[in-house]
Amino acid sequence: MSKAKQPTKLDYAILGLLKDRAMSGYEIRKIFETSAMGNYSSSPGAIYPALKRLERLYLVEKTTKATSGKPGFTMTSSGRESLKRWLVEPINGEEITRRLDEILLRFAFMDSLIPKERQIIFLEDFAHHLHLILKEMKTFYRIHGNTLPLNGKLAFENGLAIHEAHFGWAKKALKALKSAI
Amino acid sequence: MSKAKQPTKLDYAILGLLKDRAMSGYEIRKIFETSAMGNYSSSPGAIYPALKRLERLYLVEKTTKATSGKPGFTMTSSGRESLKRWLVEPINGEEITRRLDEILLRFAFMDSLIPKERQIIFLEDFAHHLHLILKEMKTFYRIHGNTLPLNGKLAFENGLAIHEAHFGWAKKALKALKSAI
DNA sequence: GTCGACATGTAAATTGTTACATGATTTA
DNA sequence: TAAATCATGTAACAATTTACATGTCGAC
Repeated sequence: MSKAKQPTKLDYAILGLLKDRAMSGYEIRKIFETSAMGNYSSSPGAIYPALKRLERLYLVEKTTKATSGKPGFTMTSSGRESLKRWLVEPINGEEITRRLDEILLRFAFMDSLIPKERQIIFLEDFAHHLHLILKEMKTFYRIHGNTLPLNGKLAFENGLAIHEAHFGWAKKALKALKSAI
Repeated sequence: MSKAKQPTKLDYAILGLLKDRAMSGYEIRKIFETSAMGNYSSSPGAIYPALKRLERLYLVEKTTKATSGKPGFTMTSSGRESLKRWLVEPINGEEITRRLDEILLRFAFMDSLIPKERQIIFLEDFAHHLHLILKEMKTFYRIHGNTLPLNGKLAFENGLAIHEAHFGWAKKALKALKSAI
């Protein structure tokens, strides 16, 4: 009886990278190292064990020199399904306050995998949650803003500005998506 | 020969909470749970061991009912020094792309501990790094923007918008700090 | 022929997650 | 008095960091 474990966030991030083409462990590491791509680790001690996990779950396969040009990892069809399920998982408020970057990564990976209509629902949901959070934050700010020490107040204003920026982006992205259908 | 370990980020976040008043482990947990405060864990399995670490490093002390009203943890003077050193650690570009929230947390904790002049240097440094990153991103966008798939392009635009928002905030915060000297 | 980048991996120690256990105190 | 919240902790497990080991390949 093997326990059917869930892939980790890092596992999904790797899976997302493999959605279009095969990649070697080293190539994956370099991408995590150079591009922002969330805050996932690029250390060999994280990537190589993660690839082993994904192999054990039959979500990726190692391709040898024989099968294709260079050896590397490919996503299996069950890997693709698993990734798609992760991509469309409903957004909750907690995820927005704590793991905003994960939401953006999910959106970035959606393009060829999730129908545009579904992507629009995702973004609308994102915008909706942001709207609620912004309302709460503004109420808090109106009531307690002036009792905070200067740095606390400024840090809070930063939070407000960032959430506003996300909200503005979401509206713009929705327009772009809708006109691309 | 005991190894002189460094406190973890979570340790510093806890230390920062204790800068003004004593708090119990439970109280600390609730703050991490409810306020955004970076993305630090509020689980008992993280907080209580962290407090033990901080005690072992002589950075916090447990106060009993006898010494003060309620039992809880206080920062020692060596804890205060350690916190201050962390607060003013130089910012590097890597920290901005990967741990922006930590920079904001450091700024929020600075108020009563770090002289305003030093805080201004910190923010100017922050703005400077953001400026460089924004320049790079815009160059990349000009050259490669149209070759990206739609979602990739939009996700990149999100990154641009967020960094712009931070930059704008930093300039505003600088003004507020300067006029508060 | 050496230096740096490519490429993959492992081991130990540390940290954090999940789930449980325990008991006090408050509130409906 | 039952339920919820306060309050502290531990144990098993999972994951990551840090540091090391090893070997290839191209450039200079």
